[in-house]
Amino acid sequence: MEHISDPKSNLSMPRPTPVADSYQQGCIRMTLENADLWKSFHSIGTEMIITKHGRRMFPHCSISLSGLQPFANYVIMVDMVPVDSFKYKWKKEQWEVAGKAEPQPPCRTYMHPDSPAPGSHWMKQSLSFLKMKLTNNTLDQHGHIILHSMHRYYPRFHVTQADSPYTVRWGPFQTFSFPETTFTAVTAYQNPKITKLKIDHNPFAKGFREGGTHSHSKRCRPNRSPPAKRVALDRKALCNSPPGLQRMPSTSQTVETEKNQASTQQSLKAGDLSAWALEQDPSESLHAEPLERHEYDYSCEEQMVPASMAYQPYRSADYARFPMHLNDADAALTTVHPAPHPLATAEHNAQQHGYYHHPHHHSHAADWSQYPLFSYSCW
DNA sequence: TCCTCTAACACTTTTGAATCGC
DNA sequence: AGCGATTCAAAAGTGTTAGAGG
Repeated sequence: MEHISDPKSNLSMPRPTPVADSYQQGCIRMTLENADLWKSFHSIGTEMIITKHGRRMFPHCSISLSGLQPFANYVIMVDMVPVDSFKYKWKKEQWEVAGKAEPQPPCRTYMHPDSPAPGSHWMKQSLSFLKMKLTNNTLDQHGHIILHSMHRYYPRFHVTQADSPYTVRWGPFQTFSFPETTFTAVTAYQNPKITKLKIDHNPFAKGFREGGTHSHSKRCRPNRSPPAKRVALDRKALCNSPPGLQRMPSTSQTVETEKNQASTQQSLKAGDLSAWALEQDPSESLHAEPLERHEYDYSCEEQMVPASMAYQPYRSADYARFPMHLNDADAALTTVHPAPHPLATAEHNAQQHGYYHHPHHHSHAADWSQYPLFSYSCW
């Protein structure tokens, strides 16, 4: 994909596309909701706060789906994929490469709380991943998505037919991503333009916008002992948040989901399932985009795991070698993956099958092509 | 010295239990 | 008794920034 310079920002931008928030693959179409908001942030260089205890995204991921089989059950998941192999720093009002990326933290997948649910449910209304949280705590016990600060990521959405999260790994799945959702993980906002945009759009930030507390010099900080309220909050958080589980609606489906949680959370080291090996030149494109479409080699049959026969009638595009859409009108990336083998290890797959590398890309330092898909499933 | 991260802060929004009325 | 609507306190979440630490 060509990159162009945006005179209004310090970023190298992908060429704007007329249709950037929707993509149809096979019969399944995924559309990014609040795409305009995402684009607003993207034009500046989206930053997402990550904290030790987990922080929600803003804008949050919200999508809509169509083309699903109404009566087939689906599991919808999202994970975060490194954009490139670099660490960044904010210097003189722009992002600069600050070296090689840190080793990838444990990969976690956030499963939509409604999963599994029939296609009719998913198509009824848009899906919000509002409650998904990002953390920089590699020892996190709450199931939040673990990211490195000052690294770039983008969310990847997975749609798979499955009657329970436990059977996800056996079925085919389709993957979608959206160019405008790329972001830099930070522990504190770097670009003031992002701060202003967030305050303008995020209702929770009103306390700072309208409460007159922007005059921080007035703040009294005599000591740093936690106030009683905060202590109570922390205590409750400890009591109410069992590791790996967040509160869920009390439906029979989610009860089933909960039962399967433990096994799903077992680390599954699948081989390379990521389909985007990127050619990155940090000196040229500081706002590195994973959005360049490449052709992926799906001929690696060892990676494929037969879906349960029960799901066969509903399969629409599984295991297909999809021609990638190379015209700029298709901004959303989407791939069809074979399911990861439940017993496979990254090492095994690396040796046996190689990675889905772009033909022109051989020795990418990030090596995030090893990024597993379903190591964790958490909500 | 520079850079990154953490925690405390004041405020708003969301959540959910309790209550009420039909 | 059951259900939906309303109320309200508690919980959750927000960006900023001083200070700690590497």
